[in-house]
Amino acid sequence: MNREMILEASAQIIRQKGYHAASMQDIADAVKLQKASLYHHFSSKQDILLALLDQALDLLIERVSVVLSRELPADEKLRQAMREYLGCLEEHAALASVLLLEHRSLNPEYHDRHIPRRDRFERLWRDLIQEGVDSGLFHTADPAMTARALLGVMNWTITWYRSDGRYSSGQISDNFSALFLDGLRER
Amino acid sequence: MNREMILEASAQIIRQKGYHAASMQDIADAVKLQKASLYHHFSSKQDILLALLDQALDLLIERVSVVLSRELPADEKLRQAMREYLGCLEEHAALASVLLLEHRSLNPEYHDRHIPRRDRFERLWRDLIQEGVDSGLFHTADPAMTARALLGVMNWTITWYRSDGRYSSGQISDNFSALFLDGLRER
DNA sequence: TTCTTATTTTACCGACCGGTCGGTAGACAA
DNA sequence: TTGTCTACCGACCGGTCGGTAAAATAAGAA
Repeated sequence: MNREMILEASAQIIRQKGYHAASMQDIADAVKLQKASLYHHFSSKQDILLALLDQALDLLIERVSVVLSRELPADEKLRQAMREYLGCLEEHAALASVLLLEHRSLNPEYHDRHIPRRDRFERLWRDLIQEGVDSGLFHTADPAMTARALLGVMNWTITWYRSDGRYSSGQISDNFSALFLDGLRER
Repeated sequence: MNREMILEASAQIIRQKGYHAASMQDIADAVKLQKASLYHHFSSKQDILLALLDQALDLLIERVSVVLSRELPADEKLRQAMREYLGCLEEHAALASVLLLEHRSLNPEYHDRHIPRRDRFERLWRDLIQEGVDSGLFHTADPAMTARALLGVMNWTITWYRSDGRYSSGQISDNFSALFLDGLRER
C-alpha cells in the first residue's frame, strides 16, 4: 500500500459522497486497511484532500500547457486545448470532481496555499484568449471574463457528463469550441 | 420563529460550510433556538435541504418563465432570460449556492423527487434554443447540449462571483449573452 | 541471525453528530 | 377552571467522527 493507491480510492469515495460525508473509515475499507493505518501515510484527512487537489491541478496544468505551447493560430489552439482539458476531466473523472467541487472543503490555511495554483491554471486560458485578441483573431471586452465563461462551460460538464452517454468528450468539446468561436446566431 | 426564517439561516450556513459540515447545532445557534426546537418545524436535516432546493427551484422557474413568455425574438429573449437568471442567482446567492452545489447531498429518495424539477428548468432553456433554431435565428447541432453550455457558464459564476467585484451581474450577463450569440471569433 | 526501519494492527479517546425524550410556558377556547 | 394547541427547552440517546498511542508484524540490511 502506498500514497497513490490511497489517493485513488479517496478520490472515488470523496467524489461519490463529498468530502465531509466521506469518512476515514470509508477510505480505509476501500483500500482494505485499518483506519489508523491511513495516518501512517497521511497526517490528516485534510492532508489527503490537499494531495488530491495538488495532484489534479498538476496534471491539468501540465496537459493543457503542452497544447498551448504548440505553434498554432489561437482559434485552433483553443479548440485543441478544450479537447485536451475535457478529455482529461473524463479520463480522471474522480480526481477532477474532487478538484472542482471539493476545494471549498479545504481548511483556510490549506486553501490559501491552493488558490495561487488555481489562478495559474485560469491564467493559461486568459493568456490564450489574449493571444487571440492580439493576433486579431478574437474580439472580447474582457479576456478574464471570457476565460471564466470558457471554464464554466467545461467545468460544469462534470455535473452531468456520463461516459456512457450519447456523446464522447471529444464530440462535446468540438461542439463547445464551435459554439464559443462562432456563436449561436445564424449568419 | 417560523420555517422561512430557519430556511434563510440554513441557506447561509449550508452555503458557507456545505451540507454535511453544517450541523443542526449551527443552524439552531443562528436562529437562537435550541437544536431540539428545529425538529418542531422540520422533521429532519434532509427535510430542510429539500425545502431549500424546492424553494430555490420554484423561484428560478417562475422568474425565468416570466421572461420566456414575452413576445420577443429568440436572441433578445435569451439576453433577457440570462440577465434575469444571473440577477436571481445574485439576489438569492445563498439559496442558489445550495441548489447548485448541495443537491448531491439529498438522500436517494428525496433526490429522485427533485430531479424532475431540475429537468423542467433545463427544458426551459432548451426550448428557448429550439425556438431560436425554428425561427431561423440560431443554428446549433444539438439544442440540449447548447442549453447545458449556457447553464454551465451561468451556474459556474456562483463559484467565483462576488457582489463587491468589478462587474455587476447585469454586466456579466450582457457579456455572456453577447459571447454566446456572436462568438469569440473576430469578423 | 540480529538489528533497524517501515508498515499495519488493536484498542482507545474526547468531541460531536442527528435525533428523541418528557416536560413547560403561554395563548386561546369552552 | 379545564383542556388543547403551538412553540420551545434541557437532558439525553446510540452512534460515528477524526485522531492517537503503543504493540505487533513485515521487510531489509548487516
